[in-house]
Amino acid sequence: MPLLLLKDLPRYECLLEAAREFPDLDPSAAEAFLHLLRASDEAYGINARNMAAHGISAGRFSVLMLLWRGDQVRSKAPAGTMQCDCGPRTPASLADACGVTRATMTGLIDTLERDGFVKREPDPADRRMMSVHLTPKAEAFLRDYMPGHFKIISSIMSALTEPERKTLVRLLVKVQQQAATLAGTPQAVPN
Amino acid sequence: MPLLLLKDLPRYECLLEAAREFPDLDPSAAEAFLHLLRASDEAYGINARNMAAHGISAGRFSVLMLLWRGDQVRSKAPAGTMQCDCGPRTPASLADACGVTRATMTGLIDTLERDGFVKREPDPADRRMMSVHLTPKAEAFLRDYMPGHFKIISSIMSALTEPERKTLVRLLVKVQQQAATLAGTPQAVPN
DNA sequence: AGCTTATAGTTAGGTAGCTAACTAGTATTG
DNA sequence: CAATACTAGTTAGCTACCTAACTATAAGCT
Repeated sequence: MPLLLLKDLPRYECLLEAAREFPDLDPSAAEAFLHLLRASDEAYGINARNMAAHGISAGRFSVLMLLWRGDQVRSKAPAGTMQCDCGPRTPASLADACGVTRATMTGLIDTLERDGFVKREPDPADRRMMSVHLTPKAEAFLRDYMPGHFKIISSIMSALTEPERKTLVRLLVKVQQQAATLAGTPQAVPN
Repeated sequence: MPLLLLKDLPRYECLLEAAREFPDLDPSAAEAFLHLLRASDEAYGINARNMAAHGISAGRFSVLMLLWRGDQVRSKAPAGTMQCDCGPRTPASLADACGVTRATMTGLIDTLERDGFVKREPDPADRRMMSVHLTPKAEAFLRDYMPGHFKIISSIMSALTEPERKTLVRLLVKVQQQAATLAGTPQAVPN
């Protein structure tokens, strides 16, 4: 939960007033921006508290999901068709998929390994590399955890009807793409 | 920038497929949720990088804004009408307004004071209390920083038309209120 | 008054991010 | 084939958040 946010957002009239002093302030843009961050923060917080109650964090959850997805793809693939890459396994590729640095991933894997969720194994081919694997404990945890996780997300989004969700996604994609462009990292079009 | 997010969001078909395994997974809810966090994260990131380039963080910015707003209210108030509270001044009230703990606020004020943006002064009436004040350096900084800040926000939100912004805000308010209800802290209706 | 309770601020110790720098191993190349 | 450059992972040190515990002060209650 990254609180850059004031607990009470400024009211729209205050934005209008402030815009008199700062011509660069676009009240409707600022309003939308603040509400975006506020809503996201609130939704994120619900989830983060649930994760914390189960002893994991967002970063740890991401790693577990990536490894799990890879395992599932692997177990479903027909025998003999395994030369595809089945999701990230090394710290560097996990870091890349999670959007964190390798250093951060080292820390995440450290605590995940300490808590018995993953195991590091050296790569026989390249002695610089490690391979990270889920333990049975982690698989059991995920199988137990995910239903509640999905219930929470559904419950947050129950505020919106199906068409409202589509509209929201459409608007959010626009904002995200514009932001990605500004960040100088034009992402592939999502969905 | 709180990266709980995978860099590539799962495509909608993957959500549909996963929903077969997990009946609690509502694909459109998950899609909206992920896009909300992703868009917010991207927008937040633009801003955070700009702040970092100016040597401040989101938390520090919040504190500066709160103190500044208080100062402005104070300087505009007609003489003799100053018994109102003019915004938070003590670490505890700043912490409350920012939505962080007092301990966190101590840390923020520590570094702000170290960098010459604020000064702590003991309260003469209650010797437990401190009063935090902006320095002229901070005021100069804010006057210089804010126009660029507003420009960035406008530029992110330039992806949306005026009516789209209103729609986005309306949907986000619904989500935020629902989340706040789930968090057990039903907030006052914003705006 | 004197004990208890509450409050303001800080401190200590934890997690999760970051950057920068280091080690060890692999690749490239003159 | 030796010097160089790159890569994988880790380490160290930073910020910002958290909770829990501590100190000092103030307030409330017999």
